[in-house]
Amino acid sequence: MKEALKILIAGAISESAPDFKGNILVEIPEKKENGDYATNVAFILSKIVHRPPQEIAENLAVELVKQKSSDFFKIEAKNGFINFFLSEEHLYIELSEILKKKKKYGCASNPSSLKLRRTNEIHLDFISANPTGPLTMGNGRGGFYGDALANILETRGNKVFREYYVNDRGEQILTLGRSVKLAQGGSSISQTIPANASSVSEIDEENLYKGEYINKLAEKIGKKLNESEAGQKAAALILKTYIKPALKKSGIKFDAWFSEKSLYPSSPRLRRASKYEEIMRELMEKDLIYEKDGATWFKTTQFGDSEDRVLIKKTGDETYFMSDILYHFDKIKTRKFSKAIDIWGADHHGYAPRLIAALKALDIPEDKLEIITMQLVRLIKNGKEFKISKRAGNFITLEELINEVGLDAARFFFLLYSPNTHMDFDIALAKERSQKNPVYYVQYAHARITSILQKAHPTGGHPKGEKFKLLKEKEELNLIKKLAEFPEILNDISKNYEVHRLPRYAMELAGEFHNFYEKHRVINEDKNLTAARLSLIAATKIILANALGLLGISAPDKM
RNA sequence: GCGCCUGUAGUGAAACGGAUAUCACGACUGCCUUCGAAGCAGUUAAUGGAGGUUCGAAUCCUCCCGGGCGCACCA
Repeated sequence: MKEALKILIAGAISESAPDFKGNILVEIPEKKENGDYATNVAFILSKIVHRPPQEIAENLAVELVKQKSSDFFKIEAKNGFINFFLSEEHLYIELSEILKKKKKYGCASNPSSLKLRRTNEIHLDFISANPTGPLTMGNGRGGFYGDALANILETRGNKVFREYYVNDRGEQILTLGRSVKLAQGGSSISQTIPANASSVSEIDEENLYKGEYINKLAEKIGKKLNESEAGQKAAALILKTYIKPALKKSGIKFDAWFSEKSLYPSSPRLRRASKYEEIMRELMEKDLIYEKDGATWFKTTQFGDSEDRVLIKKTGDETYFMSDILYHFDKIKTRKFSKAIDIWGADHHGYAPRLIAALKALDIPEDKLEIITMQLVRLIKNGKEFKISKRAGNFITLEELINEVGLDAARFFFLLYSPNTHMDFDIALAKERSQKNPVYYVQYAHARITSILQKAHPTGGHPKGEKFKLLKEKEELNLIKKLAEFPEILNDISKNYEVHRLPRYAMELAGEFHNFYEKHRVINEDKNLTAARLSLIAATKIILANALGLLGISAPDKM
């Protein structure tokens, strides 16, 4: 509706101010007396045509009324705004659409041809936590967000490829191996440090991974392996026995697991064929690479980064930055995704400029990569901050979180807040309050509807050919309006990634339903009215279940 | 020091530059002989501070005060 309205307004404007090119803003006013939709174009136009906003609004309103759209019963100019009031006719059409399309309501039609699908394929990289320990509840926040965002993007006709990037090489895998060796005892730490260890911190026990899981891994891993081998083995085990099961339990789905190691083929022949050489050659040709202190540097400052970055360390090993260039090149150029969306923890945000710089250097258009940063979840215990650190073994795992508060409550809780929100999380408080989690409010509405539908028609189904015109009450119309907002919410989220608007919408919808329920009986003496109201709540049930489903939350029939 | 994020009722949070700042929890009043009271109706209470831009600022700009994160040849 919003989009249709924008076109309608644009048409009316072109009459009076043909050179207007600005964006037309259509919003849903907070106060119902200001209409179902409103636009502020008159304020914008007033600057161009130098007339008072209210006068322009009045003229436009007259123009709009002339269009005789059956969707509105009233279009008025008020305080410079133009307010639109939806007609009941329009609402009844929406209602029957919901009942007809069911789960498909609000979904953009899927491009049917393969070619089209391909151009709409989005790559989503999320969680991608290092395989050096179990997933934490902080990883869960990003995980739930990514999962729900993918679901929502898919309703707009995009195909979303969900990938977990596994950092299975590099320094932290060595550290992991070292941690395991230490836990195994036998060889002392001093024997396992590399001969060329240059700084004290490299052998500092503080930097090793701790926690019970290290001891468990130590038992499973052969003592004969060296640090590097033990690290590799441990990472693989962590992925298999901690990360994947936790994701399964969380209902977070992935299409693929991308190994960082695979970016560096071991055989020289494969390596020659890989993009590694191609990219290095390109950068060299562009004179963007130089040697300093025995390392190979990338002139990222030429593309807006604050300093140049190392690609190959003096040890000859590639940095994580090198891997990330290869990985993003692979996603965008080799696999040709139309867009890559990365969801990062805020602790990595400082890394973004160099990656953006690198892609720019490789002539990859800026809009191909979008980085969403999730602010961190601070852990509070007994009123004090509890520093989360995998290395120190201080963390609450995703599995623990789900066991304590339940999956539905955990998902709803995290999804309710914008990625920019810094969250403090007290597990004791969360457990105590989980009973009050608004997710139950939404689920309760769903269960209540199911119960009524069952009572009316124990065998299932309900009569066709409802007389929607009988739905005249304010609460009934408000409920339909809220239902009709659903596609717009999905549309907005697919553009601005504000996933938190969906759980909030679900709460509002449940609220409109409860409101209606309190004032009007669904099952009553009037057979036709009963049928119409049953249809109304059946439609509500569809949207509630759909919204919850996109969030990865169950819609129970009983609770 | 520099960069990113952030400061809204007692608490946790919403609000694409729009109209009387919204929701939940808490506290206080009411509402179950009729479809599920995990509900409904009502009361309470808020934009860190000072300037500026704008017809209009929680939102944009400047400064000040607070909080989180980052500033590696770790990821």
